[in-house]
Amino acid sequence: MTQRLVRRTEALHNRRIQTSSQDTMLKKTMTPELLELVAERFKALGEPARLAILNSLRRGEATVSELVEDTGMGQANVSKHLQLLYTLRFVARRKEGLFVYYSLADDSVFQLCDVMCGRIAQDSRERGRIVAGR
Amino acid sequence: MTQRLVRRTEALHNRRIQTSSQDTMLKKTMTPELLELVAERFKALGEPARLAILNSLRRGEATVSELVEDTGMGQANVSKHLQLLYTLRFVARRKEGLFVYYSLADDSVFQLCDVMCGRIAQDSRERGRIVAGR
DNA sequence: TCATTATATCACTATGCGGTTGTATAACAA
DNA sequence: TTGTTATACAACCGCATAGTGATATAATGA
Repeated sequence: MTQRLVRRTEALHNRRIQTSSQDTMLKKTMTPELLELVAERFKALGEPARLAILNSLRRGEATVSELVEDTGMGQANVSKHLQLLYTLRFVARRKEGLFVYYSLADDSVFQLCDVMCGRIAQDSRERGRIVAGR
Repeated sequence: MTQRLVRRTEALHNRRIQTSSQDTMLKKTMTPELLELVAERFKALGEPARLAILNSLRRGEATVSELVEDTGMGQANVSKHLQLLYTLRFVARRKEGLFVYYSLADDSVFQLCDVMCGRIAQDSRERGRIVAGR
């Protein structure tokens, strides 16, 4: 087990770059409970249907019906997804008469998607390089 | 449908804060295909077992056996998770004799976890406030 | 050659969950 | 009151996948 730390130190002295961010991370403790909470939230975003709803909400707040129309999904389905997104505070809601207006709770979702999109772009670039042979 | 944009404009003139980040986001197009790619990656992180592996790799590169020991999971299970993480380029690997050394491909995972942890902290703060009655 | 060790893969089970249908609830209108 | 509409919820089905045990592959040493 200490073997790993030895290898890591060696790596630091070699060419492989270890970012300073990773070093700060090294200090943080990730308990199994926290991992569970984090995973729960990633899982919520790991579903195209829910990303589609969040994406639709970028245009502003919307009723369930509007989201049903936007996404082409069934009403019960959209409603269920919204419950989960609301429970995890990805969206906020207000009721007005018969309608319930949903909106994005904050923009952290897009910080997350930005990072992911960056990864995807980077991947395709690297794979393109491989295909190109250099 | 234009109703939503009207409501959004009204919201901008009211108290609800719309971040500038969200406005820039408004321009980006999220095709269903891209949503699928993003969701696939979020889904990969939406599993405590895989987060545990990534978390373990923060201490430096490790062999499969070491990760099995670290996480307490079965060998076949760890190996399978590593395949997925490697396919999506969350981890890198190099082979040396009988051993395969896995390491973090980059630190974007922790950017992502940071945002999520921030959300969790914020949530518990807000819920605490509610419990505290103010 | 054969044995051993580390990793990957296959086959299987069980569980979780996305989607759908039908229904309940709530708010409003007549 | 009754009817209508928007949303939430319950029950169900089917599929994806996490985990496990057995086996295959590959590298090393005797």
